[in-house]
Amino acid sequence: MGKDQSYKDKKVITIGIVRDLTGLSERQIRYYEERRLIFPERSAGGSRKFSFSDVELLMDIANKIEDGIQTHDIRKEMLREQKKHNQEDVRRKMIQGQLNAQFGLRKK
Amino acid sequence: MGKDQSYKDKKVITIGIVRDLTGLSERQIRYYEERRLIFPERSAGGSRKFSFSDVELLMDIANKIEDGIQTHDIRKEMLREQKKHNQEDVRRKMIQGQLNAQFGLRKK
DNA sequence: AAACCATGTTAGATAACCTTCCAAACTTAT
DNA sequence: ATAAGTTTGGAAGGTTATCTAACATGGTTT
Repeated sequence: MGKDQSYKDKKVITIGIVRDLTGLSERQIRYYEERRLIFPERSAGGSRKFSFSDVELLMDIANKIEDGIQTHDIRKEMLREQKKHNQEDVRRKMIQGQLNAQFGLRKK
Repeated sequence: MGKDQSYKDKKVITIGIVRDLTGLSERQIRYYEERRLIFPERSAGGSRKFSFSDVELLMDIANKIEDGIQTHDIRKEMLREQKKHNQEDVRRKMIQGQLNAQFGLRKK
């Protein structure tokens, strides 16, 4: 259920690599986490682990920062985006649910 | 020209993560490199960097090892596979080249 | 028996990462 | 205009992660 997405969303990249991929400083990356723009996972020892999605997101963030937008407002934008997607998702799932009910499809 | 493949083949994963993803020991992973079954890149400081493709390959290797096949023979198999794919690739490119010549398609 | 294979383990060294703090240059709010 | 907040750099000190090289061992091949 829920397609693989395995590569893009798997948290496997350490901060040094993210630095190299994005051109941001580690300081910046940690700061954007502090401002809750990104949410890396942690290794057992405490090292941050990022996904390719995170890397892409960081590149978007870097652009917005360059345009003078503050982290606070970037976060707002992101939450708005998020909400929109969630709504679409809910709508899609509701329709699916109605179809299932209508035609008596069963899981398992 | 050559599709993205960006995620699957990009060398961004350190050995500890590969250990966790594959269940192999670091010793084993390094040994398989020594036997030229995998080819991680290196960071400036000398740390190995693997791709998701490498991770998949390692899982295949693990299975073969479990079946009692030796690294030497695994390598042979892999070279055979490689050669086959190269041939297919060459054939495909030749045909493409002939088509281009026939119909005078131009790059750029 | 000698050689090779595959893996574990240890030791010592270096690279990579972590948090916390201070500083500085800006920007926004009061 | 002063105060408060934002963003980033850098340093210090500490911990985790990785590296190579070497030795050990049990299993397999020659």
